[in-house]
Formats: sequence, structure tokens, C-alpha cells
Amino acid sequence: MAQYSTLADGVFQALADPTRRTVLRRLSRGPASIGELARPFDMALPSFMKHIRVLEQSGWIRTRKVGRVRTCTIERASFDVVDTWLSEQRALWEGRTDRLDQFVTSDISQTKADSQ
Amino acid sequence: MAQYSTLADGVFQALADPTRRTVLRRLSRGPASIGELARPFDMALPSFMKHIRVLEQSGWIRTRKVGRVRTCTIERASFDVVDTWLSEQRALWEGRTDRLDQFVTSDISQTKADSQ
DNA sequence: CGAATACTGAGCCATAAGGCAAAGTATCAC
DNA sequence: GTGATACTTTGCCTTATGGCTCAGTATTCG
Repeated sequence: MAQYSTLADGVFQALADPTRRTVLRRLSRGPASIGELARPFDMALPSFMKHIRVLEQSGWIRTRKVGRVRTCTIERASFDVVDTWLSEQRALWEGRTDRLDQFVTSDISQTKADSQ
Repeated sequence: MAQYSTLADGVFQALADPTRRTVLRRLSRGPASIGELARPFDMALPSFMKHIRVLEQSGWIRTRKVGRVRTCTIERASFDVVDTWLSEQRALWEGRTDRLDQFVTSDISQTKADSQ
């Protein structure tokens, strides 16, 4: 679980930066080289490469170098980490809503169902 | 759009920290006071309060003080920001998968469909 | 083979983030 | 009214982050 939490840390931290989110958006449409990805940004290439490294180390993308060109490909696993986290919160939320609905509908006083 | 991007920045940055994600998980089950939320963490209260401020300023939670107790309540809007972003990437991804399937199935050479 | 291209590594800087302790304020309860 | 409780503010420290420049390496191409 701690390992999962560390994984989640990297996955969510990677999304904290607008540059990296934009890169992910572009890569969702298909693979691209470093140079191609960097073109829309007013940023020095070594700075941009730092973002690519963050995305790669957190599992959002995979990169492969052929000759002098490194191509980036998006990975679904990290999407699933975020998606799973959202689903878990939604399930908790809707569980709470269900209980609230039950309370309102049946008009029965409900004991505090607070565990974990 | 720039305003939306700034909103997204705060929303995603708030998720970058494990303490704040844990707080959101707890609040998904229902409102709680600052003291109650802080209890599971081995952290000074002023440090914990900083996290609460981040979550509030980014729109993840709303807080209300009655007497000496401040109660936090989760807000759905930020969930929707993250959910929307994921859906957009999935749509881009699946659009690419559809085109790839089309390519493989029909065995037709496909021009580069690269548009903004 | 040398110039051009596409990264890559190293070092630096400014700012942000996340923690701490200490002290303060507002409110309850006895 | 005083002690206890629940934050709140301030200032400081360490680490992380995100940017820069410069130089280097590997590869292509004319």
C-alpha cells in the first residue's frame, strides 16, 4: 500500500504542472519526438527535458531513442491510477449520499455510521 | 481558457501531496472538523492547516467556522475538473485507437491526421 | 569529413513547498 | 473569571521545483 501510495505520489505530482499536462494531452493523440513536443513551448530544451523525465519516471510515458531522435509514447497505467482514485472518492461520496437519501426518505433517525 | 488553465493548475497541484489526498478521501465520507482531520497525521497543526488552505483555495473543500470549531466539506466541482480532463485524454486516445483500428482492418495507407 | 540536428549533462539561480516552534486569538466549560 | 480547547498567525528552515546557460555527445546529411 505504501508502494502504491508512492506510485500515486509521482503520478499526481506529474500532473501538477501545466507544461506536463499539455504534453500528455498531445501524446494522447499519438507518439511524438522530443523536438516536436517542445516546439509549442517558449522554453529551453534542457528545461523541457526535465519535464519529460518527470513524466517518464512517474510512468505516464515511455521513451525510446532511435538514432538521434527520442520518441515519447503515452502509457495508460497512470491514467488508471488517477481514474481509480477518482472512482474510489465517488464511491465514498455516493455511499454517503445514499445513506443521506435513506435518512431523508425514511425519516428514521440514523446512528453515526463512522468506521475506518 | 487561461482562467480555466489556472483553475486546473490549483486543482491538480492540490492533489500532488499525499496528505491532501488523504484529507479528500476522508471528506468524501462526510464533513469533519480540522482537529478530527488532523488526528491521524503526525504533523504540527499549523503545518496541517497549510494543507487545508491549499485545498480550500483550489476549490476542493469549503470550510465554515462555528464557535471555535472549523468544519470542512468537500466540493464536487474540482472532482469534475479532474474527471473532465481524464475524459478528454481518453477521447483523444480512443480517437487515435479507432483510426489505428481502421488502418489495420482496412489495410489502407492513412495520411497523417494531425490537426490541433 | 565537417556542419547541422537532436538531444544530454552539469551547474546555477530564484521561487515554492512543506515542515517546525512559538505565540496569539476566539470560544467554551466549570 | 480562569483554564482548556480549537484553531490562527508569524517567522524560520530545509528541500524541491522549474527555469536558465553552456558545453558535450551522438547521429545524420551534403
